[in-house]
Amino acid sequence: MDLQASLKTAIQQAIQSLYTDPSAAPEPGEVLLQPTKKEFEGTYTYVTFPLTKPLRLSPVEIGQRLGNWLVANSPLVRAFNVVQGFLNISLADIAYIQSLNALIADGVAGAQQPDTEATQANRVMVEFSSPNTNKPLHLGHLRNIFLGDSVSRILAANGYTVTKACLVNDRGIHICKSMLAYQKFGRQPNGTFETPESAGLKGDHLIGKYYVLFDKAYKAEVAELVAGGMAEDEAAKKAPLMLQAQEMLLKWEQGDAETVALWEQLNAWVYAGFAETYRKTGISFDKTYYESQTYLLGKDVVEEGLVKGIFYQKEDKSVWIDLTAEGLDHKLVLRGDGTSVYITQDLGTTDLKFSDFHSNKSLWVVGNEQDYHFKVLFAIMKRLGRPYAEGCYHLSYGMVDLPSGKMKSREGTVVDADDLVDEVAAVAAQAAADAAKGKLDEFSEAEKQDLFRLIGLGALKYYLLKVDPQKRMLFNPAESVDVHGHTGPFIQYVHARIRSIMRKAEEAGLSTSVPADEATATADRPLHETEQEVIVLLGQFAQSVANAGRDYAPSYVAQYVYDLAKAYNRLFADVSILSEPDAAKTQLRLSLSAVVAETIRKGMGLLGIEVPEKM
RNA sequence: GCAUUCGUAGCUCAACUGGAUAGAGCACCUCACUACGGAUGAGGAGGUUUGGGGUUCGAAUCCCUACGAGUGCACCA
Repeated sequence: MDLQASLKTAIQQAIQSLYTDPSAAPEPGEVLLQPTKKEFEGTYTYVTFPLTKPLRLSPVEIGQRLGNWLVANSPLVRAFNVVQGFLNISLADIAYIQSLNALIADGVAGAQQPDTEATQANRVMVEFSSPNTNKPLHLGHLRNIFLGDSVSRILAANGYTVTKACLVNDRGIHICKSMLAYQKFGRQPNGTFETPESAGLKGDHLIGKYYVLFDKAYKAEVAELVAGGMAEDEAAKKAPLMLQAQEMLLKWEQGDAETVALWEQLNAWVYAGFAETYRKTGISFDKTYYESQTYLLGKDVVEEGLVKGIFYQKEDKSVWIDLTAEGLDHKLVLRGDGTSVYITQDLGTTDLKFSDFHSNKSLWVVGNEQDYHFKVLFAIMKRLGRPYAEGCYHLSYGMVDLPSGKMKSREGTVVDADDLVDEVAAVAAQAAADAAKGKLDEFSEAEKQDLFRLIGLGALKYYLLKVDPQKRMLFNPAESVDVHGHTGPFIQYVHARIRSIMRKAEEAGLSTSVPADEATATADRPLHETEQEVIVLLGQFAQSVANAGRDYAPSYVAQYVYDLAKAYNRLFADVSILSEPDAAKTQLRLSLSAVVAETIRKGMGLLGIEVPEKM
């Protein structure tokens, strides 16, 4: 049992001793502890105010009695003080040592090991990325992807079997636009059509180029029509390029061989481009759904809803659902001509996803502009009596803004994902040139490039993940690649620093993972304050991971790992490890350091960030 | 207009979900063991938590309200 849990049990027993009817006392799980504020003496604080009513005692009186009971009865508690309703508890060194030893015995810093049987029963699908195949990935996608990837890892660490899924938006009018532009403008002077090879572009960038070309040419057409006296909205509908794109969509839906062949060719290039971006950023998926294969689904769900009387039909045959009871509106679920709308597809794909993997939970990592859509989707699923409806969750996140304002693809202000990843690696290389001194001398050029990418990605991922997903965030290019302060590279650096000491210790024949001798916890050999602090933090890792899983919040883990790294750096400045004369202290600090390094590695791993041995 | 999310130091973000004198980083100013890895550590300055009410032992957090910002309110996806 970890330190906090043991202490809570002790406090609960103390509380029980104050009750005449012990069964009326709170459960150990209800005992809330908080870290003692710096300006007070103590490690943990228990707030006594809530007990004043049932016990009919003053907060101070309760604190005094609890404190006395704990000092008398719990070997964990060395001393206490009471300030108003706050009982500040000072732990005995033996408590820290036992806590550390428990972590060492666990193999590593206590993120719970998934129990296989439960894991099988806890299946969750996390859908993220969900790109369109008409343009390359950009900064907004990166926030989405890193979030989805990290949440997947965090859920896995909490005992879930996770399926990472991607739903590719590979069809529709916008895809036809880039296809049309390619057909019209893609022919080179030598008569052949442009390819990624001939253009020297990644496939997704090549297609993105044609999507932009379409938009330009289309706008020119609209302007011309308007100049000829047509109203703007009419011109937007009647521009030849738009009509041709619609015609192309119709052909695609009819399975026209030539159109389908073009579509397949262009999409194949885009997928190759995406694959490259995913590879560079360390992202993978277990399952990919293609909208071209799912967009017709959902009509039978609409039929089912009609039969059950959950949906209703208007005179024009369109199908609706009345969600006013849920505080939502009337929502169209099928057009009058029998064709699907966005939500029709999602009704179908949601069923499909659950039947494919028998998940009991499903997450959609999708931007907050679709909050309403998902409220409606989940409400419908509930009305339809889907048993999994309760397990549906929209992990909503805010937009990423630039210092210059919003990203607008039409205005060319989007930050391209590939460019960004290359750039952060370049900046990391520069930082290494400034700071790494001779540490990387024995690295080959390829190893260096890998390291710089690892650090650059560490900076970028950490920068995007440390912020609460719900909030829109500002992307400051200079800060995103910073290696100082509250950043990924700072944490990576602490890891490299510890590993360096570990190597030296091993060369000197010292072990780095033996439990500390409990006998060393004596009054004449007190633990240093920062040692206590680091041990307390280590004990909170598992809870932090659990909370992050509960709230789907990688930012908790990001904050935790930073706090740990920072506390360790303080320890490092305060005490000596290898040059400490007391061998028992050296041993304790080595073991402590090893657990810290491992916890940092694990924690960063949950963010999808690797940590280096040297940097 | 209706719905919804957000508003915390000059800037970017925290605050264990209602607890003490609201914490970090960046930027600015000091300082540090001849550096077990200085991509470091310590300190200073910086706040009426957008304004105003309310709930209670106690509010950045919950409720109401005003203001400001984002997003959604298509038979687009």
